[in-house]
Amino acid sequence: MSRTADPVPETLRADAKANRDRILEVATAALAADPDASLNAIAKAAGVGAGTLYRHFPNRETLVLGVYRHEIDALVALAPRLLAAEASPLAAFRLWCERLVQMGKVKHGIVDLLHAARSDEDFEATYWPMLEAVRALMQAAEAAGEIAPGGDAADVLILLGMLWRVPPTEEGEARARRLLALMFRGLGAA
Amino acid sequence: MSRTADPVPETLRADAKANRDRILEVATAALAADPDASLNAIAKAAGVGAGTLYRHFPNRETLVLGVYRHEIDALVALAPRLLAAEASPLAAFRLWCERLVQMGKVKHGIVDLLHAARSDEDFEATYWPMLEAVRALMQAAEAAGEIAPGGDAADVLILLGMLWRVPPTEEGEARARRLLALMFRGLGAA
DNA sequence: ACCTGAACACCGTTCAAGT
DNA sequence: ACCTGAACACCGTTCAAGT
Repeated sequence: MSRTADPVPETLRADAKANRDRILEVATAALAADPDASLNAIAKAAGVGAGTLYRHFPNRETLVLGVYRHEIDALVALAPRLLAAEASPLAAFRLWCERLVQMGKVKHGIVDLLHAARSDEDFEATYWPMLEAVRALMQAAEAAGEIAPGGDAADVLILLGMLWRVPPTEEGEARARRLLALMFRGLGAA
Repeated sequence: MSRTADPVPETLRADAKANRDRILEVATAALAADPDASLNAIAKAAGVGAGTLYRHFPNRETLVLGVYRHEIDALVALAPRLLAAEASPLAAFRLWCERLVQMGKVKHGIVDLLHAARSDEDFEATYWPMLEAVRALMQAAEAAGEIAPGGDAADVLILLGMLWRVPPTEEGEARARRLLALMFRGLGAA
């Protein structure tokens, strides 16, 4: 039951779809440059009225979700592929975590999504698949006796979300590596 | 060399000091109720002009720092006392971390201070002593052979800061305990 | 010295009026 | 149906004018 609720309406009027796409395009660039970019500024840069932006994305979180949707989906899809391709489940697990951390290093926006347990609906819609991906990786590694049993996938996701906070400097990279290693040792990995 | 730079001017005109104290008092309550409370609102509640607040605390961070100064100082002072009183350095280290997490559970404001490596001056002034406290605890535990050598104090501080993000619900408490246990296992504790 | 509070440019959000 | 953009209440921050 991998319920990936799709917040994008099936049918959209042509102009509406064009607006939506342009907003996302502009927002991607704007949020990458400044995670706190104002919604009004994004609307203006996209050449639409403020109301139009709010029609498509009722709040900031929804917009951020829209922007990173593709990347998140790709990450979720990567988990089973790594499990199939890598030599061991633990190797797959490690690789997946590194990918996630790298991704977050560039895009600062998703961090907050991983942090709090918001009960928002379309938050759940992206959080769920991520959680399932981690769960699959952990269960495989656990079954192979490579990590200790009883680990919690949500805990891991919180730890990974935190790694996105480290700055993309050389020192930050080293810190991320150390913390990732600490996490795996904490999970009982060899 | 425990340089605890004191941002509070030595001598202050009586009315200025009274204002400063009342701002801090009001801010403590306001920020506890809502971590995003507006500075204008705090100034008004304290019965001072907006400019007065900005004179004493030029930005939000400085105000937050001022509010939690006492608690942070107490925490820093607690480390050597625990090391002296507890049966083992590791026990002291664990207790100190639990105290810090509990403290953060109530006051959401300090979280961000622990997260990024800002080069702000009065940020350093509070960050440094905290780092030293953790370092002392870790070195003692390391010398006693209770944790693996080579652990990084800043890493630990980041992990602890993250624990403040978990909600103060029953589920959150359980998660904080699990993550703390994971951290100590990751550090090589028995 | 220190304080006040109006003023500035901006924010998120809404909603009548248009097509 | 969808869009526009003026309007609202608010934000952080500044600064002339007061004591």
